[in-house]
Amino acid sequence: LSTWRYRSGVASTRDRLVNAAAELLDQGGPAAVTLREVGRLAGVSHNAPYKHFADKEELLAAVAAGELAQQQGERRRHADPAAVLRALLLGYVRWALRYPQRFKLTFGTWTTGSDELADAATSARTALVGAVRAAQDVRVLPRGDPERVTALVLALAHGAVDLELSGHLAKTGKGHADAADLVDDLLRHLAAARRRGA
Amino acid sequence: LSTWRYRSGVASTRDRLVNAAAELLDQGGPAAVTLREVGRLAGVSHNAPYKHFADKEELLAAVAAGELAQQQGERRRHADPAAVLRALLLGYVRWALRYPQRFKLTFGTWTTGSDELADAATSARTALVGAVRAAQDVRVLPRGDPERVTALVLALAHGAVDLELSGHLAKTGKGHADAADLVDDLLRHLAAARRRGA
DNA sequence: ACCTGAACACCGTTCAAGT
DNA sequence: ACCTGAACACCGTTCAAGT
Repeated sequence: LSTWRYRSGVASTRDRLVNAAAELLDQGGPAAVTLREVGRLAGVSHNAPYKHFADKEELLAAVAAGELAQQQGERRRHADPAAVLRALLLGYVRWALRYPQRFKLTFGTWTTGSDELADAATSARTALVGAVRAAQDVRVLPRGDPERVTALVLALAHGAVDLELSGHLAKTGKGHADAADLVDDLLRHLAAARRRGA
Repeated sequence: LSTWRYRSGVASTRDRLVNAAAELLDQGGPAAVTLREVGRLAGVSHNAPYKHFADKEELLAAVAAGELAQQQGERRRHADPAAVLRALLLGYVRWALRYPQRFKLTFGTWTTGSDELADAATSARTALVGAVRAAQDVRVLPRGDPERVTALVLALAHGAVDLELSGHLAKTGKGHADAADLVDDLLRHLAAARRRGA
């Protein structure tokens, strides 16, 4: 499990390398993640990473996969399907705003065909599809293919966070809305549209 | 005007540097934009850029500002406000999918306090706000602060494009929807919700 | 005012060698 | 199996100097 690396007292070199990379990423962005500094933080030489990862990109992919896997455990128990969906989306928003660098890394473009990363991504969305389907059943979301409606709400949460992080969301006046506000706006509009079918 | 640099036969060194940077960005991503290669493409030495830009980031900011300025001229004349809004959003999607690297650069996080870039960004959104207001007037969009509704539709278009570019949009099955599909889905849902107020 | 060429400190990656 | 240290080719940036 990915979270193991935070709990155990003895961490493997590989885990220490991944943790060091994530810390450097948080502190100084992608430019701060140099293999030399990663090695220093992990207590090994600057090219020890090459014994665990093919190259720097594969190390970063391991960081991203860990983030996706952790995202998974955030599920809660609500009686109300609408509240479940809202909690999932707002959890996504909160995570992205709190760890912007990990968010940008995780949802960036990957040339690495890492299976670990792809699997983590699809299984992360599966939970969201389930919540969308349940919300459709109680008619707080419009009809239609659940995967497609999931893509809609995920795209909005993702875009809202990205715009807020890059400062492209109006911060002033009464038009002000942060990413969490926009998620609520969308859910409200979708609930209002629910009975009209297409 | 920013597009001048494409039309004139005699281009200043500054313009040639910006064009060279944009071309390298398209071809090989941010990593391919080295000042040495930029200089070579522009026919100057590898540190001539420092006479026109404070550093590499300011050169990239000039590329981004040029993209935003060009985005501006895409306005069309439609009788139908809904068609105007849709054309603006789909134009944004088309541009982003065609020039993914410029899109990522332009909407990335800027530490540079470049006024040129900030002004271009706000004036680009002003056109969108106008289209949203017109669509609200003919009741194809819900009521509410136009800037906030603009943020909603922009966030969706932005997020849908970003997810499609990073391969996080389901490509298979009947749940398949690309970024343009999601824009249409949102506009349809918002039109259906129009009469319910909040 | 604009440009050049050498130089500096840094980086990712490779390789021979060690245990 | 895992790690080290030297080395290579590259990068952004600075600086003294040229016109």
